[in-house]
Amino acid sequence: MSYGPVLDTLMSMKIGELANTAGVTTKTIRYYESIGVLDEPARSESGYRSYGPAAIERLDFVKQAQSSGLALAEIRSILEIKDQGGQTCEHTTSLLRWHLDELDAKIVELQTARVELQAMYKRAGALDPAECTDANRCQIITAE
Amino acid sequence: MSYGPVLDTLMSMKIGELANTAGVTTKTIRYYESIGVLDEPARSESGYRSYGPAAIERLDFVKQAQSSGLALAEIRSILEIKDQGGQTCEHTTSLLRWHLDELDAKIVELQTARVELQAMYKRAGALDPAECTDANRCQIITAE
DNA sequence: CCAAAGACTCCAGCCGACAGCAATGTCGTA
DNA sequence: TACGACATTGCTGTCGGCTGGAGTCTTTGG
Repeated sequence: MSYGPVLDTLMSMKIGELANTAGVTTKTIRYYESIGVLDEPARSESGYRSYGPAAIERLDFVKQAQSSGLALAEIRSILEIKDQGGQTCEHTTSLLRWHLDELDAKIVELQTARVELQAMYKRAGALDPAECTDANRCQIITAE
Repeated sequence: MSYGPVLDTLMSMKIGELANTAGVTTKTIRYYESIGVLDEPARSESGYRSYGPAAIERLDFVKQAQSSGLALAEIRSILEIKDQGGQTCEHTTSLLRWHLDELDAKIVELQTARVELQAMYKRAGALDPAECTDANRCQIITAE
């Protein structure tokens, strides 16, 4: 992972450069660090965070996992296993299985809601506005 | 809507009874009132909220609309039109149309995430744990 | 007649993933 | 050497839909 002292220095980035490269904000990076998704980086003499190329990969990983619907806490728990050199992927797979089930449940939920909503919408198109009188029940939403 | 003074008194409820009947908490009722989803009810001499049967229907309506995925702010805007005796359902239909589109977008998003996640999961089953070495990339999530 | 239950108001906190702002320090360039 | 751009920490605010608690008053039952 190391490229030697010279290259390490050459390739080290401050937080802004990392942010630009990875396509996030510096706020995000500090936030990730605060919740343990990113490790605390080395610091320059003046206290600036100093990142190597690995940080870009790590952020890419986080973004990809996030876009797959994983929460930051879940991502962190995966990375913790990795960082401890965990030999098995059991944790990750069970996490994925669990999340897959969660996702399926949510999709079903939304599809059910969609059916409801679609029914409302169709009723709305067929309704006579003059019948829209009850202050507490909306004919569109509440079927007769 | 009125049942006469006697029945009105007989059928009036305090907040706890309404909450039990409608299957929500008193906290929720006060919250709904605070954000304008429920009107401010009449008060007893001692300042207790006093509800008629219409409040139950209103809460049922809110629950049903909610279960269809409408946010409280949207529900409120529908009810506002109703309360003002709005003659058209245009607002409601456009709201529904908009929400339907939102819902569709979300479903697509989740399904896309599901495909990603499913791919990860399959990779996880096929992987040799011994290859799980890179501290920053998880082979399960990041395809080679 | 007194205690418990329930009602009142108002303020705080929670979850998630940041964004915004303040006050201060440091670096690169002209 | 001065200026602006960037860095630091720390605190608050956002959205949605509530929930919890403190402190006080009213109603109800034994």
